[in-house]
Amino acid sequence: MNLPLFYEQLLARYGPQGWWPVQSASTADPDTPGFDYGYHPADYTFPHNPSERFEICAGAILTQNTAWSNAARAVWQLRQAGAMDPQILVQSPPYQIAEFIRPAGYYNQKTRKLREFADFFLRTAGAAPDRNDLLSLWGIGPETADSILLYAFSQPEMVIDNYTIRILTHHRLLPEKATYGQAKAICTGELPREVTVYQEFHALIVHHAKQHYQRAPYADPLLFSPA
DNA sequence: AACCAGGACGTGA
DNA sequence: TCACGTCATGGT
Repeated sequence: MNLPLFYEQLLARYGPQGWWPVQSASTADPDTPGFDYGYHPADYTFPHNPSERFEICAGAILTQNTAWSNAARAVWQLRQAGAMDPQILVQSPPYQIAEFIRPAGYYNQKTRKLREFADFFLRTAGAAPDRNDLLSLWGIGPETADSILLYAFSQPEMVIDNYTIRILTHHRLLPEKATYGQAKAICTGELPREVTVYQEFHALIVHHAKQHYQRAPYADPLLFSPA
């Protein structure tokens, strides 16, 4: 088993994942059964405009260590309030933002993160940000920075999360206790340097992890499948 | 009813 | 560096 083959197996098994979800067309409340989160499988044209781009960035912050179902509620409430907008966010009182994003958890920290990122977004207007500039912001770590670059700005940055380390280590495609940088170097070194591949890879990893890596011992059907 | 979720930061060793 | 504690809601 190698990384490209593992990627092909995931893609064959689950199909395109349509990340990053964008709610732009959605009007229903997230509590509605069958709510459309805004995944767009096999459509790699996102984001279509600055509004969608900012929503992706905000979502990357809101989903930190948080289930997407909860982050999506926060996204929706911000949109409903007309506050999914960098200009509004920097002008609004923090307690107001905190109330909108409450369901995403860590709402005090995430309020500060959103407002500081919004300020940065306004200053850099449109251009793809430098990775180190993102990392210098309070609340933007390696994964959030790479998520923003890959999904909001279509830059070829691999996103590594806890699932990626967990799964690839289990498959012995990473050394024990690999760091973020080590994992990223290995993945970028072995997979085709294409934005669509990077986007699908991370999304597929998350989907696969949700099915088979919630709790050890892990029973991964792809681990013993015939090559 | 613990445990986890599409992390990041602050602190002390 | 590294190992912990903290931040917080909602689903299982």
